[in-house]
Amino acid sequence: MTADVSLAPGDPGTPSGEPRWLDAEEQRAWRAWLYSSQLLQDRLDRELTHATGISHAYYEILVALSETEGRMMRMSELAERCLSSRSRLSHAVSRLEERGWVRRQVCPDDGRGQLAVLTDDGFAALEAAAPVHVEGVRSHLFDQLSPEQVAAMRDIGETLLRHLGPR
Amino acid sequence: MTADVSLAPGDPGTPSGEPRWLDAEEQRAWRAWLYSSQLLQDRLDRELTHATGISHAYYEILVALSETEGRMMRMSELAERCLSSRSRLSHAVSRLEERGWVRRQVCPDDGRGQLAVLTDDGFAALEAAAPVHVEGVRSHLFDQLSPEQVAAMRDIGETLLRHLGPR
DNA sequence: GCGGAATAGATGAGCCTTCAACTACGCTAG
DNA sequence: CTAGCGTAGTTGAAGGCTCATCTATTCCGC
Repeated sequence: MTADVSLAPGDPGTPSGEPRWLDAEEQRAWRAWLYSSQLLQDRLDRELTHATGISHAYYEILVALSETEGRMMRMSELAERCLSSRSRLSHAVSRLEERGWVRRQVCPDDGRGQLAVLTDDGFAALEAAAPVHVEGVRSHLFDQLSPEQVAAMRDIGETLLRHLGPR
Repeated sequence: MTADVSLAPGDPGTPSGEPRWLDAEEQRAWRAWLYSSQLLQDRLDRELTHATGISHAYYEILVALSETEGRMMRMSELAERCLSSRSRLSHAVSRLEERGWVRRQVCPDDGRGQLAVLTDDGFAALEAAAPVHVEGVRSHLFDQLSPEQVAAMRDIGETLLRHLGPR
């Protein structure tokens, strides 16, 4: 049912040298990883959005702000922390501002900079959403895996992060 | 640096019963998995798009079609195979049609149905893109992991798929 | 202190996704 | 045959993301 996929061994020698095609085992591993991560993220985002009106992307922004001293953070730092482009974050913060959950404030140390500040309403929204989110992660991820699988998941994730890097 | 994250232990007892918060280890595992899958998918999509003009989403559609008899598939089946909503697929196929890579054809067995058919131009585009995609998957995923990690990744992915299921 | 390069962030157009209709066809019971 | 329901697919509006561009500020060397 998980049907083999992608990467039909097309014409030999297209870019530079023979492509290193995936064998059947590799394709299964790649597909399983890709499908499971997409489905899990979709599911968590959907459940969170429907239950609380907060998408996972917004949730991450609120969480990041809530964890800092003073519940505020420079825009660029926040973007990096949320794996977001600056433009995307700027748009997102504007929308959160409209909801009254975040406000912008000029950065005292650097006239170019802006601080995104979590408001009390924003914090309250986060507090309401957190239990929904954690229950999703638990039921769809941790409840499904053995402790060994969780350890392996973390190991694999951290290995990949060293390559893909924080940058 | 991977800083602990999300799920600030907010107010006790918000929805029904005390939320099953994540401990520090679980948060690290969750973060590593989330970040690595997001970064990897972003990276692959970006590289493929820039090198070939084909996003990963479009690529998946072309691959799915290329693997069938007659290079054609019912819209709904294709949507399911690509983890896409019907609406999303319908829009995407319209755009692929504009590029001349896919065409629609009424399904002979069912007057309601449509078949998406991969054109020769579409197949050629896929052939050109495949080596780029496979090289990305290899260099950013398989080259980074040991055989044991690959086996574990597949095992974890398949376990999660059984839960998230093709439903 | 002044000119140029670099950095921080905002903005708008265009594409993509989602959601809620909406159309069209098929299936079944009377 | 036909009414009503379910299924297949499309459509358009609204929101979100990307990319290129633009403004404002700081940093650096002289």
